[in-house]
Amino acid sequence: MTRVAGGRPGPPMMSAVAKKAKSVQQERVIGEQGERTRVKLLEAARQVFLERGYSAARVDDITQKAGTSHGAFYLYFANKQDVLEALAVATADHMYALADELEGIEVGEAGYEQLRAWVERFVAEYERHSPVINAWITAEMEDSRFDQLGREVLGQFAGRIAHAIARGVDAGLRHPVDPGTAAVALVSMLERFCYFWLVRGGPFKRDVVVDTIAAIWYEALFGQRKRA
Amino acid sequence: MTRVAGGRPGPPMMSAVAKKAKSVQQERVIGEQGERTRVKLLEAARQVFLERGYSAARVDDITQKAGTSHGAFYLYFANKQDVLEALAVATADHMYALADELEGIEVGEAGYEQLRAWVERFVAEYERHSPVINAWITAEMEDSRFDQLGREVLGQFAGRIAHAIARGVDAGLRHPVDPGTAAVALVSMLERFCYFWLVRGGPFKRDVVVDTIAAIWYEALFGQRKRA
Amino acid sequence: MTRVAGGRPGPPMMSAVAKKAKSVQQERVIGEQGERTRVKLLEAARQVFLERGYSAARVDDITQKAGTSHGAFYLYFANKQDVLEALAVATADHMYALADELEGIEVGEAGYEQLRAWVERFVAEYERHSPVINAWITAEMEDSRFDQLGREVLGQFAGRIAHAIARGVDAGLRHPVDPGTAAVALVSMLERFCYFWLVRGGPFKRDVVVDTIAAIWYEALFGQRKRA
Amino acid sequence: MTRVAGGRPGPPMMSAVAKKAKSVQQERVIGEQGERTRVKLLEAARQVFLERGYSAARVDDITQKAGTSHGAFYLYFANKQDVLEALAVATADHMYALADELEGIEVGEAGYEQLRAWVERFVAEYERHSPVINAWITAEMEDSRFDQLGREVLGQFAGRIAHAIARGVDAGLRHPVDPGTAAVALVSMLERFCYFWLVRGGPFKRDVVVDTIAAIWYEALFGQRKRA
DNA sequence: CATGAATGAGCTTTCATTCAT
DNA sequence: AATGAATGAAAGCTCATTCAT
Repeated sequence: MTRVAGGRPGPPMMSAVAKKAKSVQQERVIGEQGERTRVKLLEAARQVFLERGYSAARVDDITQKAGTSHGAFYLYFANKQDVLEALAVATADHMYALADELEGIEVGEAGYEQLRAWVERFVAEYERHSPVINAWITAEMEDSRFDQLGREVLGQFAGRIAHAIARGVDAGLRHPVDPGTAAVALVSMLERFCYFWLVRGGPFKRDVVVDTIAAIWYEALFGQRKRA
Repeated sequence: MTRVAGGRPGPPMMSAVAKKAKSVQQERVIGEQGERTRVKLLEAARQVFLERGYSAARVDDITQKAGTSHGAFYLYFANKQDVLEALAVATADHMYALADELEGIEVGEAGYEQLRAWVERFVAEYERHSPVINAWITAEMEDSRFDQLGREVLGQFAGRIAHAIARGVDAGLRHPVDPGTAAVALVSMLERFCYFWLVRGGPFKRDVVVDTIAAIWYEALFGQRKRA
Repeated sequence: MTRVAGGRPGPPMMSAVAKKAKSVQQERVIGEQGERTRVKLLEAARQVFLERGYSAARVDDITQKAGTSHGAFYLYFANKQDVLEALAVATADHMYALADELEGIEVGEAGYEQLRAWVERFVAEYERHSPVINAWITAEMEDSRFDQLGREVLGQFAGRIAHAIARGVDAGLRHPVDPGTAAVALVSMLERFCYFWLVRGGPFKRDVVVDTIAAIWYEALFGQRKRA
Repeated sequence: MTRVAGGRPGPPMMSAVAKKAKSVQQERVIGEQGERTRVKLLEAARQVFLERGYSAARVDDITQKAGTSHGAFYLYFANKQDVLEALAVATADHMYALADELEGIEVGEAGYEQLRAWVERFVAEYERHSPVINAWITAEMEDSRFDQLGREVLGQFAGRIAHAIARGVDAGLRHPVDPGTAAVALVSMLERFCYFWLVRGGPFKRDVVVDTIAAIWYEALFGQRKRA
């Protein structure tokens, strides 16, 4: 299962919006030192979004944490949204890769183990990217470009899962499950649980979490259910 | 199933925080006209939170929508957080009531129908309260008092569900499921799905949603599974 | 000769642009006290534009001179351009009135005296409005809405004058004069001379100025000249 | 009529102000490549002043148009005023030369043709130098050194013209004209007309313009008029 | 009770200028 | 000579909150 089949659907790396935002300060060429500063700022932004949330984050918090001057920020980003977009696009790419790995999970004990491993991977990724994901979700409400990106990612996940569900056994089922709907529900569960757990700090044990979620997913994917 | 068993756990109706916020402006006695204005402001706030999100909402947006003067706002609320708290507390009460109704759901086709009906109720409540819920979630990140309230509500839900799961059949199970964890996972799913669907506007049909979610819940509550 | 025939050509009092700029802070209703503050700000702006020039003028200079807070400015104007526009529109109206008075000047000694009186009036108006006129001219370069307004005013003047020239004797002329071109040239002269004199502070005596300019205008309007 | 009689009046080629500005960066010796870069920057500045006006022009615009690095600018100029001064001084020299050519224009048809030719030359020069002239006029308001230079140039022009007027016929005059005042008025007309026409883009035909202005000048210089 | 004017802190963004390489 | 990264001082603008009427 390579990343060939999936990957980011729409446009390439840098969105049109960010490009336009940049056009005020004309297109700068970034050298080596510049790149280092840019990365420092990105990391700082990630941190600050985690600590204060997206809307409460001030550009000053970011530059301070990055140890640069205030002005430096605007050398590399048009504004707060722009940093977030850079982070979000990178995160989205990880998510697409993750979604691709869902393909090919099968019924049976081996399938369960695959699923379990996948959930584990998701949790790990979520943990790394949670500041971005949450900033992103917050921003979705205020900025339509993030909304779009969010829909793309969700769609990508849901598509893969729905596919898996549809392939599931469909004889002697007990209750009706719609693949598309169930797919979004499962992703919702995963995302939100990780949020309550890893961001908000719920009292859960990693193993138990992974097993429980994998089990619920497994049932939804391959469990006995009524014909819709 | 009355509200006796459950209900708001900790402190009584009006939280300490709100009291304090109020005490800045010395305890005003609100007459009949005043009460009407207060309600107009609350409704307006709910609307504005829906349209612009909590952080982007300005006091001015609220008073404008309410048709009052800017100053009037501060006659009834200490600040934006204070309005949200008033709304959130009301919403929380509905949620507690909802959680109570979960008690007593049983295995079998009748149980499935009960569950289905409950999910339907949840969806309806979410629809009514989504502006508040989302504002609340946003605010949790920036204000610990909402964090606390959120934990209480989530705990209340999860407790009920965990209880139901624990009573479920526990012979011949296939995969391990931890009641406490599963409970939070299921609530997460419900909340988040409703968000993507009702707030963000996903393309789902109400019947299908309710059936699908009820089915997943049913499996998680009563499905065949291994001892944890 | 009343103002009926002339007056502002295009749209009424407040331009579409200013309206749009205002729409952020939603349409406020201004009471009596507000109106007073607004006027204080307008007067202060006029002063500051005179002292520092339009581009160098900061909003803070204006509020300081007006004795208000920084924020008050934005209660009444969207930005610096907006104040200038308010001033410019008022000035433009005076200019239209002035242009109207040009109509009906005739050949002969009486006509010369009319012309002389008119120039005197123009000088007086220029003196009163010079801060605005100069800010306006500066702004034309950076903002097309002022460019438009400027063209309207210039056109209005030039039209009246060209009309007068065209009616002038056209027999036995010495040199070719195109009415439209000459009109703009004469207005240019008047405007610019007043600038060098009243704004820059040239060493001229009022009587002499008025006589000299009136004489040049008179020659251009009614002087002997060749058929074009 | 050589440039001997006229030429720049006061101090020699490089003004005291520019010297001082330069002395911040210790007197650098500029080689051949350096000279080329300096010229590129000057040309670029001229362009940018034309396109955006003086106050809105940023150093970055200039270096970008010149194709140099941002830092290079400060190798050759102390700041924006400094570039403008370099351009303005060069322009002023052209203007002095132009003023010199006014000397010796006589009454009669031949004189008119001389005048016409001179106006044509003025227009051509204005066209070439308009970016500088306008930047200069803008800067006069904010920087007294340009004010001084401006007075010098205007004085030079006006002096020549006043001289010519004074020599004009002074018998049987119709209206009073003061030579000094008229001179400034005529220059004002010329400058401002060219501005409205060539910078702002008025709808005039070159031939007509030259004829009309020459005619008005001619009348003012040699026309019938009353003793002052 | 209600109003709307006034305030000023807080953030954002821009750009001239300096400096290390 | 040239480069482009970094800096920080201005401005600009917004909005929660207070106050006089």
